[in-house]
Amino acid sequence: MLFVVMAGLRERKKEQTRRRIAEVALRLFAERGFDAVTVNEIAEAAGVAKVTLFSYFPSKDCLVLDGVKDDMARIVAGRGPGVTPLAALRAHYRALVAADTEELDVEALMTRVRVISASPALLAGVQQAYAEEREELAAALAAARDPDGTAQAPETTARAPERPARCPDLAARVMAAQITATVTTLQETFFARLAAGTPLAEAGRALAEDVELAFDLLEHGHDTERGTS
Amino acid sequence: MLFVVMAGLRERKKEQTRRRIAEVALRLFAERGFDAVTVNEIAEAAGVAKVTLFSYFPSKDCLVLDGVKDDMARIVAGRGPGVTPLAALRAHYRALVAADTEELDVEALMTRVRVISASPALLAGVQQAYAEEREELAAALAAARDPDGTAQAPETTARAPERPARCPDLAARVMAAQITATVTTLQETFFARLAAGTPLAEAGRALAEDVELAFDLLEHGHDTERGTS
DNA sequence: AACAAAAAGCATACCCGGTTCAGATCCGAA
DNA sequence: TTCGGATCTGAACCGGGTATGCTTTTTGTT
Repeated sequence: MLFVVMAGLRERKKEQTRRRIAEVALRLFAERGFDAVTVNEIAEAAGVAKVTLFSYFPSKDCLVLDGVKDDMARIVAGRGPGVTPLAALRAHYRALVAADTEELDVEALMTRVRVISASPALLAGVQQAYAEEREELAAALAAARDPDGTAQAPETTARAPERPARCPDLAARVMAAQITATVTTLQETFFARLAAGTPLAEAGRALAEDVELAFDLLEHGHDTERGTS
Repeated sequence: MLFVVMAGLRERKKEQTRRRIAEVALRLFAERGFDAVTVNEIAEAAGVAKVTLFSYFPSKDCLVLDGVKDDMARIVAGRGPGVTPLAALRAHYRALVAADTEELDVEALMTRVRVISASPALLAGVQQAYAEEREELAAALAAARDPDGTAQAPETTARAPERPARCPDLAARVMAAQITATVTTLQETFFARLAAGTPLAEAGRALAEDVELAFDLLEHGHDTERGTS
């Protein structure tokens, strides 16, 4: 009963098998397209049974869309004192854009981007991931403006029938929706540029500009924007 | 070759069959849940073959999610001169909220809302519809600030290498994303209230408030919002 | 070293949404 | 009445995903 970190031969093999499945799948998808490859083929090519594959990945989508969600909720929850959620997010994405891209496996990333953007099913899956992230962010924002859940103390405000249970904080949900919509649009634009052949460095530079533009829109609103004519 | 509206016995039967299928499906879903009803059952209960059902509705989802998308792009495209897209949308939703709800089949609507909000699959479908609408709105917004495609006239601004080929108009896409995110959040909140048992009139009143709050956030940004502490 | 429990993998059969295909049926016009 | 095209239909099929019951491997213990 030792509390060693225990690389455990078992868990190492699991990790390794998982990686092998994902790599094989990505290669096949890149060759022939997501919809033209069956999970049976993937399982066979990875030397594993179909049921085993599904024990590693809950669905075919997840073979590709495994780590697409970045965790905005955590960034909001873990921000410093006195800094607004929006400022924390802006700082985070600024830093992310400025980070060195040397350590990334750019080739694999681009392959993933190409595979995803070529498949309606996967694009739908991405939208789904975005929606999930939006809900998490909404919860984090609600918690941010309500430090310790006053939600379970309705007696103190029971005498306020004019504001009947402001549901789960509409303002927080709208903010979350606008923020995730903005960030995901930035991501999509960035990946679209990459998929279209723009070199990474240039796409990164463009992204840096876009981050500022997008967060300015979030902070200051659209009232300075011209419609037309 | 008459251009009469042509009630045509045939087309009438088609319409009628379509309605019957949708009604039967909704009833079964309401009774036992979306996932617990198979399309075979629906087809049998509606007195029709499975393949016929799929000739009317392209997927099981569509039996419920048929007219969920309202057409923001059309509202933007058809707005009066001198009015911004955002103002047009705000006016539209104000009017929609203020409209009399007498003519609606409230009972059927509520059933639909309950069925949808009880099924993850259908909720995902709703997200998908939102995503589609967002893309349409993005195109409409881009067209709005670029009345007749100036895309093929870069000569006038050719001396501005600092802004290289602003891709497919990022600002329009961010605006579209923020606007659809806002409106869909309003819809979700409204339906959540209804599903939770709030009477229609009261939910309508709350929605009217929410519309103003949400569009204010869109117009003026989040910079006046407090984070916490 | 031997062993039993737990964990992982496997083959198979099954369910369900969705499609394909070759007819059967029905409507509407000539 | 008859013909052509649209519509409907049963039945087989495909692919993603699950349930079941069994073998193999890892691991901690005696």
